Amino acid sequence: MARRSDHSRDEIREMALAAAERLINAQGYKGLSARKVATEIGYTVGTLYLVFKNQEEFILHINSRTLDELYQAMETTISTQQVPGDCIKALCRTYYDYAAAHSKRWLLIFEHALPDKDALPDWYQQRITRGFEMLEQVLEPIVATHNQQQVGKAARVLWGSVHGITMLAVTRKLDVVGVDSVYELIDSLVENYLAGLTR
Amino acid sequence: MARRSDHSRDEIREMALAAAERLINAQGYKGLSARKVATEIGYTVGTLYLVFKNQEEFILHINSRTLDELYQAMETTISTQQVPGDCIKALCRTYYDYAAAHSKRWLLIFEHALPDKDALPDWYQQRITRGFEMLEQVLEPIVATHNQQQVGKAARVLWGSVHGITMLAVTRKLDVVGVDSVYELIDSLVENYLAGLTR
DNA sequence: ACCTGAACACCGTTCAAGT
DNA sequence: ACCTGAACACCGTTCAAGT
Repeated sequence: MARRSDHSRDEIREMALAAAERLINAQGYKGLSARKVATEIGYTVGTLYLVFKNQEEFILHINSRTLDELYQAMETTISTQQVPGDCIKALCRTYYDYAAAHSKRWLLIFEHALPDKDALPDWYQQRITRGFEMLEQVLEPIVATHNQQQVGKAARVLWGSVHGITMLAVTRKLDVVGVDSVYELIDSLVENYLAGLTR
Repeated sequence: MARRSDHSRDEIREMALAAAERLINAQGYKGLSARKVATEIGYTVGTLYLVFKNQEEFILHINSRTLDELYQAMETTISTQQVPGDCIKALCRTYYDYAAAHSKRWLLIFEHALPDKDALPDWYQQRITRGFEMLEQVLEPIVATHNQQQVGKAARVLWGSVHGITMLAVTRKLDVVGVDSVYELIDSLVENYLAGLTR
């Protein structure tokens, strides 16, 4: 063995990420291990460390792809909405829908708080910022003020809130049953928060 | 060795939990391992499996103690508040304050979604319910309706929302800096949501 | 140059054997 | 009866050695 060049560096990365996603979908993040991924793609563990720095960087790339999918789902929602007033509600439901449909991978994004001092890499941070910007754009015509500070604040409150309701719902800590109940909570949040904001 | 009886079963449990909390506070949940805990308390790994079923049950007990501490902090906040209108806001800030002050242990509560079918044990579920009940009691005099369904819904929305904002703030995903900024977000949520609810 | 294979230092969990 | 010590089946990570 050794020296195969069956695949380019990028192909190996892609294969590894795809295999990891299958493993996580099937068994949650505990089902993920470098050795399992290596076996799945027909290489040795060592090879993974040739294309990824370590497990943390590997997971960061998995999460990045999940964020891209989520972002796309939300873009689709925005583009198919006509009434701007309904747009935020639809967007928040999409967030929950995506999280519920891909719970294992969605949870992985939040399951590993990074070591204290390590800042997130820029390319990753940008994927978070991008989400805020989308929400701000949708909020702008709705909130009374055009003050960017106020819009930014409203976006953070809304995203954080929907995120929290979604998180507790997905991990079954809300004591509610069924999708409709979660929709009710999200709708209640959006309606009343915006009503208060534009009062 | 073998057969020491230096400590009762309960004493060993207590020592193990205390040691685990120290390890988590110091190095996060990755710093926690059965072997480290055993070494810290002067016993062998095997002994831990005499007093806890497995790691999952062990962590459940750690989390249970964290929830108790959080609950106590919130009780204290309630009992020192006079104006009922300010109570909810103070309560929500206490939630964030506790999470920020004991972030490693607080995060552990949410870091491990349990295996799909495993329901949480009753004694643990009750610690969650207890939190809802506290919030409902404080909400009751404020929201317009006394309809228990509506109060329960408002409690879930508020808890989920504050939880989400807190989570994103603690894991530094909110793009804000300083405690005051987080307070602003929480206050904005509570004020506007309640304003909408009582409109 | 590319990849392997084996090593190192760790894990969770079990259980025969010692006192 | 209580606890140990060693085993088993896994980990993440590294790196000399093979082709």
